[in-house]
Amino acid sequence: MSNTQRAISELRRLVFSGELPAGSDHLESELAERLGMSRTPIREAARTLESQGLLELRARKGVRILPVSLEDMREIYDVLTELESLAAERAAEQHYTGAELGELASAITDMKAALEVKDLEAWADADDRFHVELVRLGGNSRVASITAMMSDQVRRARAVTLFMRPLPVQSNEDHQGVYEAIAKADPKRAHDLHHAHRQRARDMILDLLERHRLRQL
Amino acid sequence: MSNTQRAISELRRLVFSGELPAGSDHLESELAERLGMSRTPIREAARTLESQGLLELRARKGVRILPVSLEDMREIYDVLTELESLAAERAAEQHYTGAELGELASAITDMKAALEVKDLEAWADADDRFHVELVRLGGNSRVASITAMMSDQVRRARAVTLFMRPLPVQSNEDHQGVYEAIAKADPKRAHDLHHAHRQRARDMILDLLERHRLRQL
DNA sequence: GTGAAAATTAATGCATACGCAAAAAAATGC
DNA sequence: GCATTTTTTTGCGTATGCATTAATTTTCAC
Repeated sequence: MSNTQRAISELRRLVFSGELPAGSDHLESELAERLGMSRTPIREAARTLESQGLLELRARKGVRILPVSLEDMREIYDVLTELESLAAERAAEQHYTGAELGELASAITDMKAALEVKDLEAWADADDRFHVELVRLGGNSRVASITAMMSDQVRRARAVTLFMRPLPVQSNEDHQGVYEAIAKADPKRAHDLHHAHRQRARDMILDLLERHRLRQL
Repeated sequence: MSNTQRAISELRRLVFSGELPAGSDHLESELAERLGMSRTPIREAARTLESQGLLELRARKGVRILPVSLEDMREIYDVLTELESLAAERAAEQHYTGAELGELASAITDMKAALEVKDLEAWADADDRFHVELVRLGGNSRVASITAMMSDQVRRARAVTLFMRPLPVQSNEDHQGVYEAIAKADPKRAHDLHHAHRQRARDMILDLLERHRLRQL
């Protein structure tokens, strides 16, 4: 694995874990030393992550970890809503067999189990798996990579809202409905159910952040 | 302007003009010499363009200009359909004044004029302006940059299909309808009209390419 | 003491050099 | 003549150094 690759995944990890907090600036040379390599692979990695919307390269100021504003969240959830709903619709058009929907079903099972023991981290992980698998089943690689990018951008926010929100009971019912619509090969229903699901989640989270005056993450 | 910036716009131009044809490979050192700079800014530019889906960096093979397959076109038009329809919907929610919709109206006027004198290049330019302005009015910067990226990826294909397709009379009517729905602040109608418009264009182009056995561009 | 101008510092942008791994070419054995 | 091994070549990945330029500090005039 190349140093540039390592720099990409390492920097991602540092951003997601909060070791490089939103809004902070870091010199290329600092990061290079921190990751034990020269500036070159750091610069290449930074350019990649910049185009993925995680950070920004500013001349003489180093790389800035991009904060996510309320407005950003609105934009991102809107994109996620549309593209994932498209994926659900397309998935339902494929007439997948039960076996092919196994991963989706297992993600739902895990969410239910996590919810019963109130393990929110485990629930969030399974929720992630559900959404990743859904867009995979949708069969559009561009939808998959765009939604992955958008999810990355709000990953920090989720860590905050996860413990502020009510137990995601409604979410679980939504997922079940989307799954059944896909299994029954009902594209319109799959689309509309997922659309409503994402819209609800969006409104709930934006409302939550607004009420807690968290305008930046 | 930095050499990296120049490399980005120059490489884009070379790709769009066909001077670097789809599927061709080019050594970093060749491109560096061609653009009169060292490999470093070429590599940085290539990484940026890679994340925009225009080319691919392959070890020891240089950069490969990515061809666009029929399947790619399907994916791209699907994404464009959903995100632009969202933009139309959101634009209609803003209650824009006539003045604020001026650029959109002017794009439509230009398309009509171009159509009457059968100037397809001028029509395509105005059509571009319409779609760019539409997503701008939608107010979601991520939708704007994603649709711009997707449009870039099919730009080569459009040059081919433009002169194969029937005169875009239907398209012009569609645009008019979307414009009116936005002016009348009817989000659902704006969404549905634009969705149908894009879907029609998609089916027409895919059909055209398939009948002409153009499976790669 | 204040403001402008000059000097200094510092970090990027880029050119360049080199090692290494992979591909191509050549040599060798059968 | 073909396959296999060895040699050579080639091009990328990365480190390094320097020039450029923006930011900062210092100096100096008023």
